[in-house]
Amino acid sequence: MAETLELTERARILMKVLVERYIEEGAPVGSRNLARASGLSVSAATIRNVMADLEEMGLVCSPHTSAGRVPTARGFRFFVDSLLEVQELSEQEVRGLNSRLGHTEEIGQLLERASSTLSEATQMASIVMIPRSEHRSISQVEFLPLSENRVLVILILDDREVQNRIITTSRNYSHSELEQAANYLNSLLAGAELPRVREQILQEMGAIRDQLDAMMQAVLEMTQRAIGEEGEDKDVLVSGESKLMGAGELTDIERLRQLFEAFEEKREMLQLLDQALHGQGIQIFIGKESGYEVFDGCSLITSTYEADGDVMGVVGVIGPTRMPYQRVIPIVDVTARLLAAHLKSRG
Amino acid sequence: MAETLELTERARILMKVLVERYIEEGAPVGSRNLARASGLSVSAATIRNVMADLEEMGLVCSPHTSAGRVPTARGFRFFVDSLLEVQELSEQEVRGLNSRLGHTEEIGQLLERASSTLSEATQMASIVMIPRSEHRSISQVEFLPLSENRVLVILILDDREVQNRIITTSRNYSHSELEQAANYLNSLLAGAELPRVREQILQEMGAIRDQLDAMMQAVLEMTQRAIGEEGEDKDVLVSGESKLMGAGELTDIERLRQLFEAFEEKREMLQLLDQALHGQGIQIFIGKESGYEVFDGCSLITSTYEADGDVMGVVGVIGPTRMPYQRVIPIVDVTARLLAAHLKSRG
DNA sequence: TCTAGCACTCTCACCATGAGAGTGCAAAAA
DNA sequence: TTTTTGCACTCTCATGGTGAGAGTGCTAGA
Repeated sequence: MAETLELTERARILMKVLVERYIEEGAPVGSRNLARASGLSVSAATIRNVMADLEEMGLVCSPHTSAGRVPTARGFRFFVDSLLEVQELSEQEVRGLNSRLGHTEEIGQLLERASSTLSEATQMASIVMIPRSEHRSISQVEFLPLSENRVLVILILDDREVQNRIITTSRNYSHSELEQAANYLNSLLAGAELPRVREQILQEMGAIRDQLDAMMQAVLEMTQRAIGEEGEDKDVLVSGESKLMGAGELTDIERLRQLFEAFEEKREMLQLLDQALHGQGIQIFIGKESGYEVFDGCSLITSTYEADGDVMGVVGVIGPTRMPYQRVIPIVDVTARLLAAHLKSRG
Repeated sequence: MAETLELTERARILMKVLVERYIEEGAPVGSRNLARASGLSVSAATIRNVMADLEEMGLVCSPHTSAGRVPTARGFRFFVDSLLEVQELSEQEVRGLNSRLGHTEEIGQLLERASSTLSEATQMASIVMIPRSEHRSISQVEFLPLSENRVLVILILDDREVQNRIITTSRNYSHSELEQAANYLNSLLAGAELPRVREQILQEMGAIRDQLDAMMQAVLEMTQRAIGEEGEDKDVLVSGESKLMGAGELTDIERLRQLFEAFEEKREMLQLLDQALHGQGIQIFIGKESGYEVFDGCSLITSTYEADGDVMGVVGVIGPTRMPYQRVIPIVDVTARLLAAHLKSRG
């Protein structure tokens, strides 16, 4: 992916300055301008020659004959891969981010904070993918009887996250019956990860069928249902969408509408974040590189975050391709690390 | 509020046709056009006279000297109050809405469905205010010990909705201690509504302080915390926002951005919905009537929904002021009723 | 009270025009 | 060979004029 292009040092410098200027100004930058800004003591004509080369390589283009040059998607890609110098955050900035994350027991709330922190700090939209169920382990199961054959199933995951679901059963179970069932399940499942739990429950259902224990059978079934029905649509948080409107080149209302639809649908987002999840660390998607038309004109900067050595999820921001990468990248990076630290310190 | 204006029958008809046409076409409608569309056998010149009257009353205005007339906010208000004839939904349509609501035990999910149903059916943004905590009663409290001085507090409200919160305590409590505490609390609180619960807990804390029962003290405190910390920001759902982009007159990107910010903030939304909540039944806010600048150019149609005779919350849609009221109003109305029916059938 | 006629106004699309910015190329300079 | 200078050329954008179209207000007449 990271292509190495043969470029003279001068061309590299010019390319770098050009992209930086374009990011700042948002307008095509011409040779005269570039000559002054680059600090090279060469004339505009020389620059024009270099620009012609860069154009041939597909790194820049001009919107029309007599405008300056604008980086192409490929140009941006080359820029972030080979030219970009990120600004490290000051300690104060890091502390600022950290304090916005705050302290909270609940993982959901923590991730929401991470999301709003990111969108505030970058002034762009942020996305947070919440930990994938596969990596979580069950630490406790409880049943509470409600009225009318309904039972509240409580799953405690990773000893910190709580999920509950109300299910309807075929008959009433007493408090003690349910307690007994819970004890049984807890001894069976303690510490196991969700995929293994599913498997184990299926096994157990087979075994118990022979013993004709209808009660246990029902309990297993309800646990299965509680685990299975997990809301898949709740896997990604988006916030600060409105900050994208009118930012950078995102000014066409119809395209914006499609982008926002994608946020609402979340399906495409999820697939994209899945790619990021497998890529480990910081990743940058520029424009349509991601494979989705709607993200044309946008860039996505993501970072995975981990807890106890395992990759748990992905955080990131999405903004116009013309975004201040050198600022945004470290913010995403640091936020992911801080998030990981928060997750760890409680585990 | 509902002002009665002295208008001739002819003026009423013309006003009605004008608004309807404007809603359809989105362009100022001229006297010639109106003469044909109204079905009245009068000339355009006569219509012009009537228009001049309507303009004087502030019901219509022309964007410039020689354009047709456009309804003002006040004109729309008059239209919906006195001229509008809503189309009843066909039975098939009602069934369609109902099936989209689906069946679900969880109230949160039901409300989400209501929200997406509304925005799908109207092709506008929908808002749903979830039941206010004040009207809910506690039916059960449970405590589960987790590791490291942390306790999971489970509140079951109205015997169907579940809230949980993890809190950290000063020492470890055993399972049986917590069970005892839960029993005590349950006998104390069963069926009481939240405000009374808060009050009662405070009383009890006073009484117990004398007995120096540190354990009970802590339990009360944690329950208090669990009830108190209730996420106020989770009180309103918005969906289908993207449908507003470019719809009707909502085409200015900066104004759209502010509108979307309001959706994200939710604070203003909440205040507005609070007004709707006290108004009972269907309510219509046109443009800035609501008192919020951001909603200029938008209309909000809301309906309260109830369960067992009590008003629980508000559902509604928000769209351009130029919206097909005769279709949208019954959709909101019916959806609110269906929602109420779902809530009741399970209570 | 309503209608017909008419002058008037305003928008919008269209075109031409000129300034400004930037290019590409060729010839001269380094 | 590389860089610079000079110059013709192109394209955008803002400006202003023009004419068609739509609609109005007003006045006089039915």
